[in-house]
Parts: sequence; structure tokens; C-alpha cells
Amino acid sequence: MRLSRYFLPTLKETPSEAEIVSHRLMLRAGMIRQHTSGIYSWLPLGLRVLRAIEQIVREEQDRAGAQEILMPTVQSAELWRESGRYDDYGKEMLRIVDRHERDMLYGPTHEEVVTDIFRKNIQSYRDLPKNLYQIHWKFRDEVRPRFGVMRGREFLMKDGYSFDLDPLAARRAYYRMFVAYLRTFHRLGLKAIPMAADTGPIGGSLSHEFIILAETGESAVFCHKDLLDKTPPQNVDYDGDLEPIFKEWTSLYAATDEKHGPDHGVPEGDLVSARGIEVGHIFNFGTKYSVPMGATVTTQDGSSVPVHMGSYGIGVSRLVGGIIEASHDDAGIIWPDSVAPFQVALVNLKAGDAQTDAACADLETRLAAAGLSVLIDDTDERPGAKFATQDLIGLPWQLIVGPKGLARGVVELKRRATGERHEVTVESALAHLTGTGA
RNA sequence: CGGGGCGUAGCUCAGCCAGGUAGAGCGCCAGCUUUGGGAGCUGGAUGCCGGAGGUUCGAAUCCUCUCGCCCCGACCA
Repeated sequence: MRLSRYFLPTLKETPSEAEIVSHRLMLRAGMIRQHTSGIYSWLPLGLRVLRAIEQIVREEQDRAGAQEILMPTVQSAELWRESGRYDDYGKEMLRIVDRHERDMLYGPTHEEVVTDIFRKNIQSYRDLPKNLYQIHWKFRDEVRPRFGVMRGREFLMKDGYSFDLDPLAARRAYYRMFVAYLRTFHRLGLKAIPMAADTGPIGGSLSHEFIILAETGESAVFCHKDLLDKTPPQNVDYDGDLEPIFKEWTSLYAATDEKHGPDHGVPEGDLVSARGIEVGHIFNFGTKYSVPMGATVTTQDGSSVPVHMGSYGIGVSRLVGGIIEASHDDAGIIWPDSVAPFQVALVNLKAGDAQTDAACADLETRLAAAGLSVLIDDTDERPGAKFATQDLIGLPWQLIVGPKGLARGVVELKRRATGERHEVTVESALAHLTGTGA
């Protein structure tokens, strides 16, 4: 992509509406624009990041045996009356009346819809287990939206739902998602720590929040320091017994502010106190919805039993902000390779100069051929302005090509995360970029 | 939903207290110069001063109402 043609409205100054760093940087880097309180448009650069995160989430869900579906955003109030939540949910639910005076709503979550799909289409224990998920926009009319996309009213969420015959099988489904979440956040370049959680309005018995640590996190969290060094398993057999992995991660102390107490039993020096951002939340809630909504299956002996369910959320749009909170410096964003909107910034320091233009065109072709996404800065800005823009938008690699370097047969390769810069030949730069799989 | 703050150029903001021709910096446009960390000079364009009503000879400025946004708290992926 050529920067001269790309819609990337960057800002030199911070808009006054933005308080926290991720919100400021997302506005300045031209990723989003606010439409109204808590509701945003995604511009090309931001959308690329959103899609990259979505894709990683999708791959890990599929790997763990979940299947993607897509449910409606606008739902009928009827189902919610059936589950009993229509009156419980309160003002957070955006209620709409259609032309026939029927009560509708913009979905804040989808337990009712998915349970309805299940009960109408699955009758036998032989069709279990099932795990269905979607990546979709939700709306919760928060009293006070804030922090940009971290706490918007409209947000993109991965929500998944498991259906099992009995509590034991449901627990195994829970473990599968638990492990899938560990892997997902790891791939996103995040250190996410599962913490025992309250189940809130969704209800149930077993629940964990996945919290990433960032100085600007919304709430205080506490955990054993050994949790910070753990990495999830590389290869997982999702058909195998995942309880050991679950135990390994939950045996160390970890608690959010509300659950933290003096009886944590962690030696003074081992307790980490930090700020956290919730990016995922999983629940096992048994028959809370299947009983009132009649989601049952016939068992082997011919009797009818309600299915045991769980639900599993990941705040996809929130993650964009969360990743920035966890990865930035004074100059701007530092994207992890896995979610970067482009892998390489190819900076032509003197657009219009025949030799640098030719060198950049050649590099662009060869980087693209190697499968790397490249944003080429072909504008006639001054070098200083180009560097500032690149550091702001934070692509993992900057390949800087100027006439002075070319005269000496070199280009400059800069790693955004570390700031390391090396003068290397064109060939060696290419070898490095394509070789690292960047 | 309680408390507070702010709406003036694309962005950041001054002007309001004490009414009298709408401003600055950045950005944008043109030209010249410059060319490795958000350059310099010259010239230029840009505003229903959030909206409606009122007071006044005269309102960005005072009064009333209204809409929007932000912050703190209570609540949440």
C-alpha cells in the first residue's frame, strides 16, 4: 500500500476527548474516529488490526473444536421474556420497537438466541458436545462509556457457547476454552492471567476472567509472580485431558480487586500487585438457560435432560486498545508482529529521486513476493516527519531507504520495539525480513 | 444516575469576568528555500463562536432553555 493514497489521517496533537494512552494513540494514528459517545468508526489502519486479532481468535477457536456461526444483532424480546432476563437486564439493553409495535432489542449478548437455535435443532445426546461461536457487534448502553474502544457501548466480541450432556462433560468443554484462551492471548503478544471471577448477571458456578497487565488498567489485580513467567502449551490435544493444564494455571494465586483478600497465602515477596484489563471471560453456568428455555436432549435410556452450558467471551475491539496499553512508548504504538496492520514500513526518504524510487519499487516487489504486507511511504514529506509518523503507527519493521545510504550500498533496518537500527545491504535486509518470518 | 467541566478554524486553545469590526500556534493551499528525527520565509483560504429564545443601539461575551462531549463516583466485555 502506498501511503500517498492511503486514508491515514494522523494527528500531531492529541484530541481533547482522549484521556488514556491507547485512545490517544488510536486517534492520532488514524485508526478510529468517534461517532458519538462510546461508538466508533474504524478507519483502514485500525480495521486491519481488528481483523488480524479476529483471525487469531478464529483460528484458536476452530482448533479447539468450536464452530463459527453468525447470529442477528437485532433480537426479539420474546426469547428474553422466556429466559426471564428481559426485565432483569435493565437500561444497559438498547430496546427498540418495530413498525408493528413489537418489542425488539439490540443484542448485548446471545445466550437466548443460541439456546433457541440449539433446542430447535438438536434433540439427541448423540449430537453432543457442541460449541458454537460468533465474532459480532454487540451493544450495551453503558452509563458512562470511556477509554475509547476499551469501554465503548458498541463493541466487537467473540462469544462462544458450549452444550454438553452432563456437568463433567461441560467442565471438559470449559477446560478446552480455558486452554484456547491461553493460546489466543499468547499469540496476540499478551500476557493474560486467568483469575477466578464473579459470575455476575450471566450466572453460574465456574468462571474465570482473563486479565492483561498494563499500568493504565481499569482495576487493581493481584497474583503470584510465577504466573508472569508461564507460557501456554505449544501443542494441545483438545481431545485429551486438559485438567492438568487448567490446574497448573489456577493453582497459583490470582485475584481481581473484589476477590482479593488477606488470606491469599502468597509469601510477601511473591505477590505481584498490578493494574489489569479484562479481555476475556468464561463461564460455566450449567442449566441456567436450558431449563427455562427447554433446551433438552434425549439420553441413552430415553429420558429427557436439560443440556449443560457454558459461555466464553473475548473483547475483540477492546483488545485493540488493550494491546496498545501493553505495548507503546512515548513516540507511539509498538505492534506485536502477529497483529500489526502491516509488517514493514518501507520509507522512501526522497520520493522523486530516481535511484531511491527504483530501489523502493524493487524492495516493495520482493517483500510482497515473500508474503509480507508493506506500507510504503512514498510521500514527499521531510525525513523527520516520516520517522515521527512511522514511530506513531508502530509497524514492527522500518526499512529506510535514502540516497545517501544507497550511494554507500546500504539501507537502514529499524526494529520498532527496540529502536535498534542497522545499516545493511539491500540483500541482507531482505534476507533478514523474509527469514524472520516477520 | 449523582457531582464537576467544556462546546470559538481540520487539531490544540486564547478571547467571555468588565458587551463595541473573530484571534494565535499547528495543519491545509501556492511559491521559494530546505532535505536523515514532526524545518524556514512569503502569500492565501478556512468560522451561523453547538442550537433556540431573551436583554441591549449593539451579544462569542449577560440571562433562560436545550443539545452534545469529557472527567470523578456508582456499574460493566
